[in-house]
Amino acid sequence: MTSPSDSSGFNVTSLRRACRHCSLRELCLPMGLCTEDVKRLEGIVNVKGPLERGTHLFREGDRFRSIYAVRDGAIKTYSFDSDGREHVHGFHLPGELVGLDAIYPRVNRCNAMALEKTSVCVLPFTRLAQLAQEVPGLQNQVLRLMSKDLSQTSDRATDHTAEEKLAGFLLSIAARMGGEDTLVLMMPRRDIARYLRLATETISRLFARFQK
Amino acid sequence: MTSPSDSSGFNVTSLRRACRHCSLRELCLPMGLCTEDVKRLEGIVNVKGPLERGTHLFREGDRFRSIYAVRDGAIKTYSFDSDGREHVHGFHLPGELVGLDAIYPRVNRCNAMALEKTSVCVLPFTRLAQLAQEVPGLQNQVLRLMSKDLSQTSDRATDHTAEEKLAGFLLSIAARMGGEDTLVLMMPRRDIARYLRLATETISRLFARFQK
DNA sequence: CTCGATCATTGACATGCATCAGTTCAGCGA
DNA sequence: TCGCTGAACTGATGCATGTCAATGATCGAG
Repeated sequence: MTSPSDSSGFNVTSLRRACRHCSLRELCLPMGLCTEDVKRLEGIVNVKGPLERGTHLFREGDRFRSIYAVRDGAIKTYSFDSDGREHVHGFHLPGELVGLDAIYPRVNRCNAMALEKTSVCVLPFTRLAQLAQEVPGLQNQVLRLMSKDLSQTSDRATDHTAEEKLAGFLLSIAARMGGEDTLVLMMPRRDIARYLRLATETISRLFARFQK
Repeated sequence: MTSPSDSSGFNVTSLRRACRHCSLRELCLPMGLCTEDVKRLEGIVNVKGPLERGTHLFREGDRFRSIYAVRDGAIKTYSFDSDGREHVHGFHLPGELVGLDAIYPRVNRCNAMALEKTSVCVLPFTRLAQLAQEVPGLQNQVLRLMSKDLSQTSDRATDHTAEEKLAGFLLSIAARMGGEDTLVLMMPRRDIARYLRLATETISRLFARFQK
């Protein structure tokens, strides 16, 4: 597909899509890479989207091929246990990676759904691993981001009461959204509840208490 | 330090300590590596221990330098929350890595203590990352093992009742110990409770029920 | 052996949260 | 406009698990 702007020798779309002009480059994989290496990374990245709210990026059982970086919007990852109860594994905001837990089993262990209009960068894993082999800064950044996910799960575990869990969740979302003082929650109460392992009603009651 | 066996040109200790003769090589970092690459890995590994029960491998706040692979024994990682309550992050059995969560913050976020007489392989992280840069199989294995830790945390989250949590825990330990039908728990009830976020008394009552 | 310390077990009681049920409200298509 | 549907909220109730307390069991030190 070509657009009129191609004739000018300047493709706005591909420029906007380039990692080196992405506003998320300091959060995402290009962090700390030199211009040359960022260009090589761009060479293996495809942009996908926008995905409409409610559509899936991948599903449980899909063969693992790629990891994804959220550009815009939000993704929730979730699965169902043997009793058919939904569990939300996590929420992924712009700059964050999705699908790292599938590297080991080589199969996606959860579903990934857009919570709002969302676009992502697709990073084919084999090619990413090859490039990380050649670019030390990229390997380091992948290791850093995976390690960060590991630390976050243990951080979350320190909250015990429902109130602490929700407070911790809101603080985490606020910090990751970049410290704006108005916090917009893009997910329904139900998803928050299933992430924190609480009942939806409990979340509702806590919000009522927090207002005061 | 030299031993009499050095004079024979054959050092039994260093041979036993070599990755290529380690019984854990199929679980640990050398998995899938060729003999040549395993030798290079051995070049950066130091064996430490045995650590006596109750002694620490590292402590919260220590600067991150190395990750560790358990050779023999068992390690628990834990920390204290703001109320002074202990949280056990995990138990690490032979072949498993400890310290991966410290790569991102560059500081250890938990304490690591031997639950019994334990020896570990010390893997200086900078050198490991350098070697992984040159040895694709090593990079892949590091990524696989980190991804496995990520999957395990979400697996654990599917258990809701205390009974399911404990059952899941026992199955996990049994599988990781290599499927012997006699399961020896090396950690006190207290640690199991603090890992599963239950009261010690609850663990006790569940064990009583499981007997029947 | 005895003392002290730690761990495990068991009982009685308290409570935080899940569950169930009902109401309100907003969005949306017919 | 009218229902229909799903989400949020609120109240009543029950239960699983935490908390507190007491008793044994084990073990190492002296």
